Amino acid sequence: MHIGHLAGCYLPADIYVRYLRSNKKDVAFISGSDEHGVPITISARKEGVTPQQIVDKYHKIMGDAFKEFGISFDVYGRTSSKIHHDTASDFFRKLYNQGSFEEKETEQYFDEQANQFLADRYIVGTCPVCANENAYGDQCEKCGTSLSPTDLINPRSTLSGSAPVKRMTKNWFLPLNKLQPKVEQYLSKHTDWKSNVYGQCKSWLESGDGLQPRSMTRDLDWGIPVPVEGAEGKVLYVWFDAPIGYISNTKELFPNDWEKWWKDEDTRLIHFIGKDNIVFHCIIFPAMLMEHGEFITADNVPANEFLNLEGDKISTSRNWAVWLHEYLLEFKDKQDVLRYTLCSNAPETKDNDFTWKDFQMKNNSELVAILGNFVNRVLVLTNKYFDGQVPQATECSDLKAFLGEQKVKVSEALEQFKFREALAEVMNVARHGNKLLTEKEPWKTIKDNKEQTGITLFDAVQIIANLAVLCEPFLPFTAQKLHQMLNSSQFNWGWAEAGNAALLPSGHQLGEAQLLFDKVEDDVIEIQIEKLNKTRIEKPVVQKAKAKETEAPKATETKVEAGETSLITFDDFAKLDLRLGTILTAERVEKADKLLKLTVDMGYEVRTIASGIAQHFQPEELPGLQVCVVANLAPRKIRGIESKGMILLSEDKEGKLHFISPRELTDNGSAVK
RNA sequence: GGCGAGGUAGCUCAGCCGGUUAGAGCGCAGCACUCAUAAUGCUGAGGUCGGGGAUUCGAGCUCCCCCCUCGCUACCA
Repeated sequence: MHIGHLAGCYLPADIYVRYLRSNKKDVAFISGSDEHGVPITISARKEGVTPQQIVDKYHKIMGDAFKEFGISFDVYGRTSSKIHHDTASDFFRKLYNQGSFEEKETEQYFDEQANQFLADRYIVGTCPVCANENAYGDQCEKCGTSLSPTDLINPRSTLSGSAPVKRMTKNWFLPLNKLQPKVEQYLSKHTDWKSNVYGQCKSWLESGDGLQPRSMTRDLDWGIPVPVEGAEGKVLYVWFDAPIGYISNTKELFPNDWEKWWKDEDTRLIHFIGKDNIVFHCIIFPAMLMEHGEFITADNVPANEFLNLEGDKISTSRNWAVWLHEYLLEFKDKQDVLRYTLCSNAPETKDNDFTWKDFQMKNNSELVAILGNFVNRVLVLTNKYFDGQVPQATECSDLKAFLGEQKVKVSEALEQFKFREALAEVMNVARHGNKLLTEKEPWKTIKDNKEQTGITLFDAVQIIANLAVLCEPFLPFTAQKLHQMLNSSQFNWGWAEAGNAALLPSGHQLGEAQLLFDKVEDDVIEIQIEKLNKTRIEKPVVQKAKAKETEAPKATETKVEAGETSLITFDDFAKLDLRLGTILTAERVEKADKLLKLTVDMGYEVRTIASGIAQHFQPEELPGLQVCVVANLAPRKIRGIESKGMILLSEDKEGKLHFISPRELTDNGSAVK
């Protein structure tokens, strides 16, 4: 769990829920651990424990971190629970029985020694780009290149070390192509969704051939067994079972009346997620729910974009992250500072950057200087002049109007999921307080007009009382401190009380003053930056790295070829017909970034070859070059071009390509042996 | 290449159906104040709104072309 997770979904969700609770709305805040991802089984193997032990450990760690940061789930369940297994199985069975699925056979990599199918992550081999010998089937961790298992040189199974072979297997697919009209209709009712979310969905629906059938089962041994006959050794696709977890966890929370949360048209279901989950929450899960028929679908999915860290993508595997459990140790009792920073800089409309310098700035010049300082000024003055009692005065109508306006602004922003704006309006209340003090100068009026001083401080105290209510969704720990300082916990104020400029009665004894926030000094920030720089040196952060770090495994429907053994016989080699040829012409291929269409003089004929080198060479520089060609490669149609043969090139460490050419020009068509 | 989301002051972002001198917070500069964690308040400097063209009486906002960032996707035999 790192700051990206918090900023992306848990924090906004918590703020929204706390706001609703403060408004006395009937709300349930449901979440849980998704425990069936393939990475879990890999960690388990690495550590020599069972997947269950791994998820037990992380479920506890994550649950604790959430609690520490004040993420106020009503239930934090887990997908390894019995209730979830039952719920997800029932869900699958219903779809299965009513014929919602299509049965399909596909080829998957299989480990004959371990006797099981392999997820991409279970296949390692040599990276074709950087020669790292331990690249995974979905990504090379060293250079960041995104791969598919077939890209690997000498692929081998991490289970047994043997070379995997392809094998046919049966799985059940959700025909999303057929459900597309339903999904489109669903989306058409929600054109008010955030543009990044709505646009993303349209992109899925409209690009290419639209939605494709997706397998809802996998050949793995960790997960929920597929509850139908003939499905031994198969489990539910983690993205099938994970969202059903929301239902399971609701059942866990409300064993008796969970249904009203999922089957009542008046219930508003809202998913708070990161942008990597949009397709699952806005398309696949709704499709599943509609196909099932008994459940409501999400009313809104205010997904956030990504949070970067000091200019680079957050990466778990590269340890480029600020971990919540470490933050808690190094910034003790500063949960609200992080909540504030992440909320005021949340990636609401586009990817955003978290920097420690920013964190320090927000703490020092906003939380300390504006909010903390205002509260402290008022408490100090009231203690000094009025023995810590709320002075005699009546409600100020101007102040009441102002507080009322602010309350509306905060409320409206929150209801539109504009958390940054909402928080800024809360801070404006504190700013107003500072202005009040500066203008009324109670430290001056006390000399000859104690009554006026009392009026000023009465108003100032009421502002703090309002702040205690308004900041609670964002800064719950601060709100609690404010209540201690105001000695106001017993009043149990909710949102309804905000906007009242006479919340605390004259004569009310305030509690003890304490500082809300401390300054964060430069050296503290430097330590954090230093810490990150160290990981940058140890594990360089690759700029172009494609972070494939979603919990769920990548879809493994991709057709895969048989793995090769590392040694070949001379006969194998002799099958190759390698020849020299001279490039005559070269031109770009329309609508393809990487392709060049070449004509090559082979001596005995001129042939057309398509080659994926457009990003390395300009077409003009190629004619006249003599190159090595695999002449007897089966022809293949690429982007409408009949390609006959393949040009050989070497690729260096930087990924740069070099032609394999003879030292002296030779006859075209000469054999290479 | 296709689709989607962005590109607005040093930084982080607002800017509704196009309407007069483009806004906020932070940072920066100056002034004021001293109750306060040298905190606060006021004032100010700072932008040819990614570039070019078009429509319009008028465009940050509409249309076309191009560039850059992010995501998905196609292409690599």
